[in-house]
Amino acid sequence: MDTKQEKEIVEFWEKEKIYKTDLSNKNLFPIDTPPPTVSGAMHMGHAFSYSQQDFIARFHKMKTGVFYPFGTDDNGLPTERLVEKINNVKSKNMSRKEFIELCLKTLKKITPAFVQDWKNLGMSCDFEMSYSTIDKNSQKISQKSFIELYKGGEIYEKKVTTIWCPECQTAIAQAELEDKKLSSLFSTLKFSCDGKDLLIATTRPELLPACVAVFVNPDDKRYTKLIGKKAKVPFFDYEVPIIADKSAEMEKGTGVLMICSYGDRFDVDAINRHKLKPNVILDKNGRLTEGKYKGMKIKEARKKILEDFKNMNLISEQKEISHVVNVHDKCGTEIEFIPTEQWFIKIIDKKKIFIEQGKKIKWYPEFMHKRYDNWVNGLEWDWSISRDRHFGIPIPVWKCDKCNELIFPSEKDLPVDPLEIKKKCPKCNSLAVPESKVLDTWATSSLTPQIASSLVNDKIKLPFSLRPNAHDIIRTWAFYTIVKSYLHKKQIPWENIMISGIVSLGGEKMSKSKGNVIAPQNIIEKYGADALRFWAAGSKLGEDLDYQEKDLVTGKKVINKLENAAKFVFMNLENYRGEKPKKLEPLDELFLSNLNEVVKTITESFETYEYNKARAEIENFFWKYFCDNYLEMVKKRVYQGTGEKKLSAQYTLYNSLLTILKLIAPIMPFVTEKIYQNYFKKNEKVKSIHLCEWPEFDKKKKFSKDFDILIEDLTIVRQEKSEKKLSLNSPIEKFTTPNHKIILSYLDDFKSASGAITIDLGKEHKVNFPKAGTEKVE
RNA sequence: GGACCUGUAAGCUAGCGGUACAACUGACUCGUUUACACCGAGUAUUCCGAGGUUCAACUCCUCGCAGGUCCACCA
Repeated sequence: MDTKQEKEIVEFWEKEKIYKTDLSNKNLFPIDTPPPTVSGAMHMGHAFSYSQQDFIARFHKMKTGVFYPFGTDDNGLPTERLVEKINNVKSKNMSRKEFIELCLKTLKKITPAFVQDWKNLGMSCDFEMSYSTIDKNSQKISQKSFIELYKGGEIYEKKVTTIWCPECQTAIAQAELEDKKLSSLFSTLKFSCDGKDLLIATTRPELLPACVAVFVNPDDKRYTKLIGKKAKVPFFDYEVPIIADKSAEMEKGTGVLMICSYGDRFDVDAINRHKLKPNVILDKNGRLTEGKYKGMKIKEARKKILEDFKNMNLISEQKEISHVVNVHDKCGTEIEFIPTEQWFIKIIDKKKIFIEQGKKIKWYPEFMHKRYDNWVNGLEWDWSISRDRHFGIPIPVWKCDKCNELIFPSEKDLPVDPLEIKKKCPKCNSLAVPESKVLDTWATSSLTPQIASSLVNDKIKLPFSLRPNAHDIIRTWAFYTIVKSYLHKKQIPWENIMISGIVSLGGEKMSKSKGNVIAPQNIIEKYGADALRFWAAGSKLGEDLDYQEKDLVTGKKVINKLENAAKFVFMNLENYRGEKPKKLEPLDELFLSNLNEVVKTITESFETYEYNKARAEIENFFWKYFCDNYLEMVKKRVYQGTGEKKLSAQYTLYNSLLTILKLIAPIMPFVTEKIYQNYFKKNEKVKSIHLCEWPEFDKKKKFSKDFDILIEDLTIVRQEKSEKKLSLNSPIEKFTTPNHKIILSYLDDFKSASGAITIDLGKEHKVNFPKAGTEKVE
């Protein structure tokens, strides 16, 4: 099995439409596949988590059938940047419509190569059933969602002070924030009160002209006398009130806190709480709008003002501190707080409901549910869904300046770009102003179940059976999807959610920014996708896995063993055409009953998302039971045997190998397909192993532990031989065992594998070699 | 600071209230059979620490130590 063969199999699947959705099947298991962002290529984390979801998908495909589409997320900043780069354009210089058209065109060109990685990994999605979050259909669904929610009173527009990214020049959501450790200058400035110095420490001196108040802790004896008085802002020369507020921590800085509009989120709260009048001095580009430093960018102004203060001796102390600031996760820029008009979806009033909705979903693993609860409980703001970006799905609304009327397009006209269409106000007939903002990308990707079901004319309804979700986007993708599903349909979007862990390298998360990434494409090239998938099945769902290249060897060995076992089996099945003997030999019966138990265990494991258990179980059964012991015991019977006894072995070999292949097919789709095509297809009618039905557990079959006893005794024989440094096929004169009675039931096969001539009953195991037996036997 | 997760052989991971047959990789010692040296057999080493519950704890509880993830902290 090599990479070339894997690629041929991918082509075979595609050509034969093995993964085509069968809509006539009423029991489909619908999966809300995560759409990866088209930028760069598939990384190890993808390979890991998509493999894991594919194990489950393939299992359900064989069991009942799946609805398993594939999408790409092309609606955010990464796509915008990529398209700009590829076409060497600036979106700002184009109309939004033009740019989106260019995106669609570019994506059409680059998406196939991008998606190929997922195909090469062996994903069993129906790739003909695919969407992009920026395509016309997604735009339509997203805009429709906006209109519906607005009309239902769940969306409002408001001028509020929100998180603003001066680099991307857009409002962003709480969920898009990231922490970044920075070192800053912590300067103690000389304010004054009653002619005396009042020292205040800050890292943001450029906001001094926006200072609206000074807080001291009411319990802080140093400053109680000052409460109610005015503090004079140095250099800018104006006065602000000194207010008692518990939020001022006595130990921090000088214990005096300056409140600016707006230095951080805390300032926003403080100003609202004390009904202070803000004086905003930052514009949307992050430049100062007033005074001596007008037009300067924040950092530039900060530097300049500190220089000036130094010269005027207004700084009493200065030190470097290391502190953590919020940055925009897309660009790493420190965020600001600026009052702007934005659209919001009401979520704060429904926190309890969302917790309830979360409880209705089964979380795998269970503890991930707590992360969801944690996030919902910690929410402080409504979901800001508008972005002041050029690229994205337009907010479908026009506003009449005169009568404040909002005008929405009718559903049949969707998708629309308001900037491209002139609308008149139905009340006053004056020209309405088109909304220029676009929707947050999550406002669209939170609709993936609806987008997916639209691909089949809504024949697949919510809730879906499964959402595979990365752990770090529980707070965004999972949460927002639950929100939208509730707001639109008052229901949960899916019954189950499975959450994968992360891939680490030497204990650290593999990530581009840390530079410790390993390309899965190279691993597939070297070891094959099956080996990579086998590796990904090696840890529990939700657990992190430390990557080591040598672990790929394990999977590679299993692939090899499977191929060799198949080769051996079919070497002895030359004239076998699937016939069943009248009566099975006891050993064959016994082995099949053991296999039946394995079918049960593995089925249950996949049903509960414990693919790792399934992997361990099937690997162990195949290797230890089938290869090392069953094959060893029946070898001579198929080589030299005749008639019914031989036929019984052939029947058992054929059927147990086929069952084993099916059980391992969800994890290793390539090698199982190859073996199936090479050996089984001519007898079985089904054209791919992945279209075969999942093996059924037969309740009537009696399970017996005898096989374990046979293994136990064989092991003792082997141990003895090993200790005596004899070859494993050397004969034994007499084997004494307490399991005498059981062995007798399978006598010939046991003798064949052990080399024993007679079997005796005895309290303890004993192996008697022929007289010359201490020597090596010719 | 809060929430959650993790701590098992040299390494990566399972597992379970009743001796870890621990599995796999690696090491070492043997063997090699009409599928397989990407093979077979064997050997060695072990449940982070301290308490508690229990007849019995690697497993449950508490505390501690260490690592991780997400959130908060941003004067």
